[in-house]
Amino acid sequence: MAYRSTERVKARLSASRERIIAAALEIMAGHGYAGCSIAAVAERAGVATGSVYRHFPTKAHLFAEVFRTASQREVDAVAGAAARQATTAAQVSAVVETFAGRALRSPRLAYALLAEPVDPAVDAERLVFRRAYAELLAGYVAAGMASGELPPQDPELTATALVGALAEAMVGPLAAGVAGPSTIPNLVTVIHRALGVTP
Amino acid sequence: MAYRSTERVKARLSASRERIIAAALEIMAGHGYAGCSIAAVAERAGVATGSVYRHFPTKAHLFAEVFRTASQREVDAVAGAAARQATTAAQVSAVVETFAGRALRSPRLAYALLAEPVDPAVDAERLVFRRAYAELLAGYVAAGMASGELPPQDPELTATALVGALAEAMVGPLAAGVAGPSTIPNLVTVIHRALGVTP
DNA sequence: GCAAGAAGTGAACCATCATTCAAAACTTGC
DNA sequence: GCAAGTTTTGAATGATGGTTCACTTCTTGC
Repeated sequence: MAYRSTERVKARLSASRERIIAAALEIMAGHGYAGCSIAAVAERAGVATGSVYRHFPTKAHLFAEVFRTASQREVDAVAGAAARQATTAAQVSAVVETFAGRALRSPRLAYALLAEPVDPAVDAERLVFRRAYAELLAGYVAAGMASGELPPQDPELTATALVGALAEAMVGPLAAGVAGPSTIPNLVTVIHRALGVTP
Repeated sequence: MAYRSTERVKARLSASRERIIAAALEIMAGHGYAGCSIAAVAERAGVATGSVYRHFPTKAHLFAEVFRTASQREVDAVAGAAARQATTAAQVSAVVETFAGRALRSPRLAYALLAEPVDPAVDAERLVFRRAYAELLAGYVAAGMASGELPPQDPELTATALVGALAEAMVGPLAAGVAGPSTIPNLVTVIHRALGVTP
């Protein structure tokens, strides 16, 4: 037994893995999923194509993780912003503003995460992403109902519908390239009304 | 000049073209876009694979047309149902009920049209489909504002958001396979609130 | 019936990449 | 330095399925 991987090597492996994920994310944010061949990712990460397969069994696995990483970052940002608010109305405003603001600031990435055609196995990860938002929102809706701030409703359904509304409202502008300054406030208003926030 | 295509031949060509589109649609409704190879479509239409290319330059062109056909049918059904109503509230109810009812009755097709991963060129057609719904809704929203039935708002944005809400609310049930009997009425309620329909 | 042209055929072709793998380079403990 | 094992490499492989094309079959006008 003359060799046994040591901490230093493990750290390098792990760093390599991270670089691959980062490279994939960068290419996705720059050229969309379409531009993400394994060869391109490997080159950007500074490794050989074959090395990618030491870390991920298939391309789908790699991109599932890329999606998961990027999505988690988004959800965390939104959840963090919402958590700082006290009322349901303010929490929902924070969700919408954070979600939309970030999407408009990184349109290419947002498009890739929300709507770009991807491998079916990766698409599944997108559902998880959307569900995470829905569950975040559903929590606030349920709390709002409990406190009497919102009328009785099915929190899951409302939350799902709102996630769809948010995503769709972003994809349009992202494709068209422009969103007026009133887009976000108007969206907040619509969504407040949908929830039944008393004005 | 010994040959010049005649009416009879033109009719046969056209019939062939229609059969190809119909076959593609049937396979899509049965097995999703994933199961739609040109070979499978050709076989179902009763022609050779090469013949498909007499009618469509590429697979993407064929399926763009398939999507267009199917989408138009959906939009027409929804528009027809809404047109029979007098108030904005009733028109919007008709849109939601017709859209959702049809989707739940043909879940596989609905999933393919709404959310299944497809070729990017075909995906573009999906945007047209969604935009058609959005424009239909925007018209009713604008009319409702004009009549005072709805509060002031950006009809385009509201309509876009509602299309997203509808689609998202359908994709979950379509994937899971079930939608409770209260899904549609609840969805109508949420959307009425979003629009600001006075109860 | 025949020539000219159009439509139909389907097996072969080919481009694209994800994936593999044999060899090379590197690590480790002694 | 060496043996044993691990990681890296990147060109070759291979699967998929859209697309082509040389050939056959059909249609038309005379």
